[in-house]
Amino acid sequence: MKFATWNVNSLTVRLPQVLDWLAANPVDVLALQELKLTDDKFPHAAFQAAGYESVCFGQKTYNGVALISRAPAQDIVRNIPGFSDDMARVISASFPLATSAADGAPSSVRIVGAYFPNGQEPGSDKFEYKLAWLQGLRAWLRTELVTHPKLILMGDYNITFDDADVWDPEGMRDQIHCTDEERYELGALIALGLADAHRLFPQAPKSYSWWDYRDFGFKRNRGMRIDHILLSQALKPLAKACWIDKTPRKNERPSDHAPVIVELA
DNA sequence: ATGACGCCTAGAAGGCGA
Repeated sequence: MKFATWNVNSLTVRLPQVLDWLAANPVDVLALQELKLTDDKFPHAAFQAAGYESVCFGQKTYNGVALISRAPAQDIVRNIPGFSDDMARVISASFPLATSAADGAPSSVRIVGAYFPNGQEPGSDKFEYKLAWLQGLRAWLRTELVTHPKLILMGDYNITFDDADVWDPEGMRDQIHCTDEERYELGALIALGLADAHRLFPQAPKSYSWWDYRDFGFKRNRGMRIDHILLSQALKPLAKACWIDKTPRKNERPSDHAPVIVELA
């Protein structure tokens, strides 16, 4: 089975590219971020015609997330229960897992698709909101992992793990996406028993998931790895591969992010 | 670097992203 995440930076603009990508990469679940459209504008029919179900949590202008899937989503939850938020950043649902349990009983996987706050600048109000949001996410996930031991948290985290995720570590030191406070929170998610799928496997050096539109960022590979797929303990043994697909970043009018894919046995 | 690009709401130019 394959699961993927992609910040599309406007689904209105990127829909043809998403459909093309799904045709070439038939994943079981694709989490989308930064739809930048309201629920009434979501192109359910276009995904249906391509053979995919879809559930969304939209918002005008900013944010907005969705789960595109072969099987229908079950037990859909929007945003973080227990954390009050005006923004549409999280959508969760359960999907059938092909790998059955030891007793042969049907099993499911819990998918949490998330668009983490950007934070703008350390010390700003938006940065404080980002830290509060991260704490809210962690408090909720702690119990969510008990209810759903087979869980994937994937999306645009807007946080790098360490210098290996940054094209210019010195220039980005203590800058947004690279501060100790953000990395502490990311580490705290790992401490819940989640594993970074990317680093379970050998990866090319300077593997990034985002490149600035400006100054030929992609061509010069001046990027950061800020889109992540985290696997719960119960799923980690099933992981077979994880990769970043840079192909759509080469399109005309691309998203600034590339999709990340994990394959499970 | 008050920059570079792209998308959004606007109905011009500014907010925001990362």
